[in-house]
Amino acid sequence: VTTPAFPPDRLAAWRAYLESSQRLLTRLDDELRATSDLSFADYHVLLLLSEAPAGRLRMGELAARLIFSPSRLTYQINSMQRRGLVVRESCVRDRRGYEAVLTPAGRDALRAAATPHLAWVDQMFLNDLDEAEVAWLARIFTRLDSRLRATAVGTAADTPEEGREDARDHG
Amino acid sequence: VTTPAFPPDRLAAWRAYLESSQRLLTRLDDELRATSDLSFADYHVLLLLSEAPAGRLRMGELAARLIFSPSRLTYQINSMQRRGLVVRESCVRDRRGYEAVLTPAGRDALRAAATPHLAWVDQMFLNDLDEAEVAWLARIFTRLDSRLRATAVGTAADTPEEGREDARDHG
DNA sequence: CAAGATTGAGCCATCAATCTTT
DNA sequence: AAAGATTGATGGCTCAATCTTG
Repeated sequence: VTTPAFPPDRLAAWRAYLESSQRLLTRLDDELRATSDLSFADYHVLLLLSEAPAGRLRMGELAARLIFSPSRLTYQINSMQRRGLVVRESCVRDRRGYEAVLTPAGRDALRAAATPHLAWVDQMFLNDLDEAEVAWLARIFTRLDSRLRATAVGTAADTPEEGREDARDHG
Repeated sequence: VTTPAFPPDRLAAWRAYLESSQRLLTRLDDELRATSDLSFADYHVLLLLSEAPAGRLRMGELAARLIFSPSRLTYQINSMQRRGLVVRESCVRDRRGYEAVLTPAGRDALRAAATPHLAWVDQMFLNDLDEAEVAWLARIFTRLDSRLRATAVGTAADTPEEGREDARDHG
């Protein structure tokens, strides 16, 4: 392929990052499913809910943090509710909205999965990095994250509490 | 089960990496679809074929490089064949096998997509990194990739304590 | 009407079963 | 029998349309 002006070392770094990340994510999901009957999506939902006050989060907020589309989250929460990991409750403050709420069973499932999962991550990735590498990793990807947030489609880079979203000429 | 006392800075680095990578991959795919009518999977197939001798690769080899399951690749190639980007040909040396072959239209599509795609990657990620960061990125992820390859499913894998269960009762 | 969320149709991905060739 | 690849059923994800509340 013809990519004339691109510095080869940057391209090589990009491709190494891209390929190993895809491989890592795939294996992560396989490992989680094999040891805990949880997908990576399940795990991530449980993790975010467990860190939220009262173990509950608005659907939209949860979707934004997971980087899920609204309908994907609806599907995901339905599936988890069927399995007893979360329940969906109508929101009192704003009756348009719903909240996903962590159940005791969900908390147990997360607790059970977390230790082997983190051990796997450590063994597969983190443990192999020295202090300097960890620092560079954090530095590079923290900056990437702000860059991506700053250029989001309907952006307001800094809206910690509630909705952002801008529906332009859509409907 | 021993709980590994997890250093907070390592955990933070891991989560920054994980979240921004997911965000990046999502946006990458959106951007590609918007500017070229190619998904990231399409693009990756075209890229690998364009780099292969005679623009052709065995299905299994291609699947392994893309980190795709065999049936996912079959589906993907069917879709791309329908759109004229590749053709599937029976393999002469080993008649069990098939090869995916890049068409001229496929090569054109890749050429057209590559420049804006790489420009996007540069603007969103690479351009923001200095030389040292690029070097660390390549170093970290090249090593991760070999680590992941070395512990692939077929090879004598050392998984974290907690023997691998055979959980196949649920799809 | 705009925003939060869900629904339905259709596309994509996975698992197990199958077919062919070695 | 084992390896390469595809098929069919099923589950997961996206888009556009819809319903409800602000």
